[in-house]
Amino acid sequence: MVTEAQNIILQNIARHISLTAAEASHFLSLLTVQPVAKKQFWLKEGEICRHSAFVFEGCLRGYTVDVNGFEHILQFAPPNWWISDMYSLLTGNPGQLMIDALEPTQILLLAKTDQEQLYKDIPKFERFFRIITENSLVANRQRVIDAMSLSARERYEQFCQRYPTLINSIPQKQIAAYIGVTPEFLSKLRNTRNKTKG
Amino acid sequence: MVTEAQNIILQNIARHISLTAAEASHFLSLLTVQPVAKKQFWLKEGEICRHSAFVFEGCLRGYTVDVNGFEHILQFAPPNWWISDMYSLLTGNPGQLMIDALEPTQILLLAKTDQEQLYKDIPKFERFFRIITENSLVANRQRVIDAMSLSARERYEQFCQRYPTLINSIPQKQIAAYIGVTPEFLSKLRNTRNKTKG
DNA sequence: CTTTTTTCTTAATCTAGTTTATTGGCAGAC
DNA sequence: GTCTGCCAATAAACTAGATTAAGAAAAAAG
Repeated sequence: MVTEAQNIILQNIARHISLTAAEASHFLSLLTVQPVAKKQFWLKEGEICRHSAFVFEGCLRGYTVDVNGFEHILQFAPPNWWISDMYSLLTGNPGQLMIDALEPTQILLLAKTDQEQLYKDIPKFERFFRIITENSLVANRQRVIDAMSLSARERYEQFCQRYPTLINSIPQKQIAAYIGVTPEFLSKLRNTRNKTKG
Repeated sequence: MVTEAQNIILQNIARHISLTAAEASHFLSLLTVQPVAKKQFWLKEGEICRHSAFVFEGCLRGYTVDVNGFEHILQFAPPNWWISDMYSLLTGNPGQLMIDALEPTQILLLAKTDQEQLYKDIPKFERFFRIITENSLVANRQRVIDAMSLSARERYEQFCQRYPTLINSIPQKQIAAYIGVTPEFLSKLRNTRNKTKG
């Protein structure tokens, strides 16, 4: 029997590769479900990341904390998104990423060791993860460009266009920590939206 | 007969996968050499990127130009680096990246269509490009983190540590355009290096 | 419903980094 | 030679966004 969560991840994968019933079944057998309560951490700075996580309910956030204690959000992971500390996952070194839940969340875990074996057993997965990594890279490059060439107001407008569903479902301070301004300044931006003199 | 350029790219690939002689030979047959003169463009904003480029001599730079005409450098590509406008390459849409040569440069080109066929003929290449894309993603994420959490001086120091060979071989204005400050401010930074009063 | 905590807003002051302009050095072109 | 373009350095005026502080509003907890 296939659960709702399993259905969601199979559809996610079907966007790039097609699996036989046996392959799908084998893949599902490698996954474990894990709930993450609101504000609870899935990963902390200094820990070694040994899994890729697929969110099928709720929302996670990945962020770093700088020397002054300020949080900088790298990624939101609403349903259908993969998240991990890829640096730590690849190198086996302690990572600097904190990952916690903005709301009650459910994830599916794939261990790195199982993922590597999966590449050997079903090479199609090599393709799948290549493609989602490529997409992720494109998005990240765009973010570097935006950070360097757009003003705070423009970055906020970009965010609104790109993540329309998140705008009303997460606190503004989280958006501020994503676009790289203080919550105070974001508030000012929102209340002077293109204030043309008059 | 195998040229010097072909040797360099085969070694680059051997860092992640091993090829048989026949596979290596087939792969090499897909590549074409192209010289890029100093200041000459390999790719311009608005063009569609149809190749991945591997630099084996010289140095390329990939950058965007914002609405005010300022350049923002995303990537330097010294020998042994791959470069392309991945957004354009993946989607087939016109890209926003400009890629030109900082010095006389030689590259090997792999057409997108050949690359896709290569994935089918020799699945190991799926693995190779997955791995270098992963590494590239990790580096790009670190750059987002640095842009958000470090001061201009710290970003400059990071750059010095990370690209020690580039510091004395490229103009300072290029470094400024990479770390995201004006050349004037970079000059000020360099001449007040940790000026502890005294 | 009341209390506590978190989130949002407003406003005054402050600063890292920009803008604009001027200088001198140096390399290649004529 | 000297003319021209490019690069680095310096300085003063300027601005986007941070900091600080305080109160209002909303959400969560009890």
